Amino acid sequence: MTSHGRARSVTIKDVAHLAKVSPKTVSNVVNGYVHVSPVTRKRVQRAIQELDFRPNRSARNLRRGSTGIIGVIVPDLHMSYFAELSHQLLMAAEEHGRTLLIEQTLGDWRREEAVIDHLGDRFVDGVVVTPLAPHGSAFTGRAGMGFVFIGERPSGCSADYVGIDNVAASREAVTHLVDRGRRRIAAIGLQPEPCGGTPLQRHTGYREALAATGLPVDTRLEKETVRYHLHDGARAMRSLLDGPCPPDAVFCFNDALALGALRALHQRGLRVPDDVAVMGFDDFEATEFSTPSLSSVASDKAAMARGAVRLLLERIDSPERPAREILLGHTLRIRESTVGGFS
Amino acid sequence: MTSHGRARSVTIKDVAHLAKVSPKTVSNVVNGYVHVSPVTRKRVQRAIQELDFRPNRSARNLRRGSTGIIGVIVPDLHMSYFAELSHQLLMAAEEHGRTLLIEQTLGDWRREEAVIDHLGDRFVDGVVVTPLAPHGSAFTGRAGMGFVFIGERPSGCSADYVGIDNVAASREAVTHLVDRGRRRIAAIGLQPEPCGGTPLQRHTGYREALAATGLPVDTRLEKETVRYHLHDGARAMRSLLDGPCPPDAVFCFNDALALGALRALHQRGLRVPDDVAVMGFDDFEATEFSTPSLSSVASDKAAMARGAVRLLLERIDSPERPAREILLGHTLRIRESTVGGFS
DNA sequence: GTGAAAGCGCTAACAC
DNA sequence: GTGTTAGCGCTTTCAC
Repeated sequence: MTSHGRARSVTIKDVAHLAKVSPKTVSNVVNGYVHVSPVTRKRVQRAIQELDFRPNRSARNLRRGSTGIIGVIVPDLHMSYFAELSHQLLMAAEEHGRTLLIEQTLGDWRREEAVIDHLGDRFVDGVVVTPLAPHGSAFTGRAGMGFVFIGERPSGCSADYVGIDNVAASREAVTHLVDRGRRRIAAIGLQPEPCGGTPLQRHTGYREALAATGLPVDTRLEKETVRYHLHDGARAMRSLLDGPCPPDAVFCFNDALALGALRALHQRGLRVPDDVAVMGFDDFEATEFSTPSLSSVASDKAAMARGAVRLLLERIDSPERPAREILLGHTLRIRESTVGGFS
Repeated sequence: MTSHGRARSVTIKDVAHLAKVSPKTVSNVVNGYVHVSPVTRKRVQRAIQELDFRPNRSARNLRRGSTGIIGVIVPDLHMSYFAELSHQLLMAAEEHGRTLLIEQTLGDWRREEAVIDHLGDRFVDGVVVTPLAPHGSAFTGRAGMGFVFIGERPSGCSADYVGIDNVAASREAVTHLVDRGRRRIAAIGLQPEPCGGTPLQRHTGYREALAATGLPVDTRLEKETVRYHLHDGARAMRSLLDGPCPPDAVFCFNDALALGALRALHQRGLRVPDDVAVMGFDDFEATEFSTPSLSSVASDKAAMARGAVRLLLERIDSPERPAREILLGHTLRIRESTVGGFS
């Protein structure tokens, strides 16, 4: 391992010179081109090793017109759901020899647009997006680049999409609560009106389950939250408990809200699930370890990530292909927070 | 917003042609060079807008010899600590107009080396690393690139580093437990022998606290874990409870272990902190919302991230500068798991 | 199977 | 202030 100064990096020419071949041949070897005689290949490989040559990726990217980099846009990396998803995306991208470039929108759609714009300089081959506020304007503009959406689909434009049936999943979750004898089932995580997307779908599933089981809708049991963080869940739960008609169950639109709700219930001295049952959504890793453990709706995030990457690579390959959708299954994971145990 | 086909992307030449100036002038405008007459600048800007020109970053990177991209190497993005840290690093990088490229080692040091190797192709300007297994071999080899270490410092080579005083922090944490009257204080999170680094430092702090307060060392109270996940903590806790001398407190080397321990204690019907007090490390966001809430050692992750990025940029700027270290303060966050409440 | 030459799109020198 | 020229390091025709 010869230690060169940082004066000039080793180029293909240097290798070619040392191996007494042309640059083209070195390139062939580096890129695993088949038609190279074994003896030449060996010589080139030795020279590469000798000089510790590593092809300059910027040059390659420029020449090839693509970078092998996939952009990922998530609201916030430190929310469990997006951390898990990004993790899975990293693995999925690696399976295809791609690199990931993760950007955060922080739930601000001006930032979302800025980020997309930033990615528009032919620096990523395509983008996987988990939009927070689902308004597709920013994406439709950048028709030149491949986009795949996970979880949330932008309204308006048709696009490649991977997700689950949120309405059905929510319906099942709430039906489970009804089956356990709950009658005053609250919902936490609604979003202010103009917003559609996942929150709306989960709300719809909630309402459908109530309707199907003959339970009345009570809007005082439906709580909006600003975000989907732990403290939003706790605050909403407290507000429900302080309200005119405390619930005997809550369906939270994600697990962070649910974990926050658990905390609030514990602080008020209420027992879960005896006094109030709690159902989450997304099946965070932490749900198995909360006290009590949290029932939740699980989706296969690894499959989602793989699907998204596959869809994106197809899209990059054939930009004109009609949009496709992958709808994955979901599973209700029943734990202590809805069926007892020994809380 | 004219929609061009994807035949050929718009180049600087096209803009120059339309604006009737030279490519150089366009470049000057794009890069905010000052010495451009206002009227020319306007004309160029209009042309840029007209053609929706966006400079090709691969070309720019090649020419400039740097990419503005900072590599980040973490063990696993879906472990809370690294998710939070990556989040902070993204923000810190953005402050300096840099982009982040995150890679995972999955705690495997063969992968760690592969990842570092992968980043060696002049594609990132420098790298921020949170090594899991701290053996610096892989880094010392790549002297050509700037490295900054967070939390864990590689043994052997001196390098830029940002971290906290783990020994002192651990000592304080354990001393707090002693002050609360605990006498059989266990430790969870030791690593197998050849490993130094953070686990060793936290263990050292633990031992120092025992020594300072005259408590005996009992190796049966010191538990190794394979990883630092929730279930590792739960398993270690169960093993302690099944052991010959159940503890009245545990000091866990990170919060995931501690949350797992909480869960195991709850399952055994033990009360926290009445029967067993639990102390964590890292101050995850979730610690405030667990039942009971978890005492932990907090470090300023945002400051860490900013420090790391700053150090790295300095290093890139002057590669020969002697290595620097930033040691940040820490805070003991006392919550219910060590001092009561109404568990 | 291998070499020669051209050029990806941009910016750094240097002229004017 | 602005234009001209050259070249970053690679891959890709096309010969041979």
